[in-house]
Amino acid sequence: MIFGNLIDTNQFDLKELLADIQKIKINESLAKHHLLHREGTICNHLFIVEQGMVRSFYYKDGKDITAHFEMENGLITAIDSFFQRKPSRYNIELLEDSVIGFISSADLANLLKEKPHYEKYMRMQIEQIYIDLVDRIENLLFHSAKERYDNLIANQPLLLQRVNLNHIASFLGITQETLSRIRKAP
Amino acid sequence: MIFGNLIDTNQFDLKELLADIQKIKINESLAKHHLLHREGTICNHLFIVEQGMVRSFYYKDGKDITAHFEMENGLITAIDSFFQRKPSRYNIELLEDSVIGFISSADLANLLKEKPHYEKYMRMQIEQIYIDLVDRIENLLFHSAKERYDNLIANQPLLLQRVNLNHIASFLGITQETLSRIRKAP
DNA sequence: TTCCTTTTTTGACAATTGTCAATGGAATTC
DNA sequence: GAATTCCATTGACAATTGTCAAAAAAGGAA
Repeated sequence: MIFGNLIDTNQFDLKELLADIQKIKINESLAKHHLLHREGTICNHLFIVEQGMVRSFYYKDGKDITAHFEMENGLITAIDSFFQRKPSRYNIELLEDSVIGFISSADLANLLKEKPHYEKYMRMQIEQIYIDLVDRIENLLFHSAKERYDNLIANQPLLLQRVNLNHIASFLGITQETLSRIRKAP
Repeated sequence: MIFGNLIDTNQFDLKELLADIQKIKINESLAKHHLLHREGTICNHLFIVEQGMVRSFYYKDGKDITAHFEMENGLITAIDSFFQRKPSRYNIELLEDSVIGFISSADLANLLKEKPHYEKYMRMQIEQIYIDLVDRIENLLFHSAKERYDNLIANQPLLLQRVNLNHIASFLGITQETLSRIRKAP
């Protein structure tokens, strides 16, 4: 998801929001493999990928499953934890050396309390995430592994150059072997 | 999704919201097969199922695919349209004679304008929908057709008594034939 | 470079699910 | 209650994807 991609009738408010976000954001350079968030803990930050590549993942029957990728300008957090303040099932990891913007949930909550009309943008943001997820469900339900892979490279061609295939495979819901064969096929 | 299931630190606000919702809601009794919303149009209502059973569905390669079921106390709308005011891909249909509460998007927008702190509940509502969807994705990715079916009857046992199996099958992402064989199996 | 680790590919086989065609049964309508 | 439509099951076969084991290729560290 990307802040500022929102369509709004009130561009003033949106600009003001983005400026206010800048004020509470802290950037940090971090190395590949760094964990921004660890499962079982409550996630207290919204992360903005200023530079680099990040994924969220979790373990299912001992297997590492990628739930989501984000790169430049993307927003990411442990969505099951950040808003509801519950321990998360997700880990968030850097796949490259990256520059990450941290927004603490406390600062964001204060901002929303101070300016409740910003809730609207939070809602819109989540609506967008929701719509992306619906696409993903349809993709899983109605497309073969090959079609899902083709969709991915059509929509996110950069991903393949920057991310290991085992992560791509788990993201697509297939085994690494199947992905390998799909890529080989004519 | 169900309004009023929200966890909140400020029960006063939530009660007030529910009362305000009551004021803008209009109930209507409608017969089985009635379409609450038709694809290609913009959905101007949030529907509350007071009594009965409702599904949203769409057509994929000519096949009727159920996206969602709602029964008593559930909220349903064309989620791709209601908030973003775009033509929807979904239809919403009554599977039984039902009593449906209509909340117009204009009335809701006015309410949110008048009391912007309600945006928070809209956001929470959508977060809940999001979390349900994530569950559904995981279910599709990591469970066999039989496991998905077993999960469904464990979580929504009433559904089977009230809904045709072809709708259940498309909701689970399998063919009717496969569902039939799963049900037969020991 | 050379070694070591990680990532990717390949092969053989099994399990799951889909497709198409036909049949059986239940519910609805006239 | 007979006819019609809708819904559900079954059979035979094909296609897709998974599993397990091994080999090859690529990438990093010393």
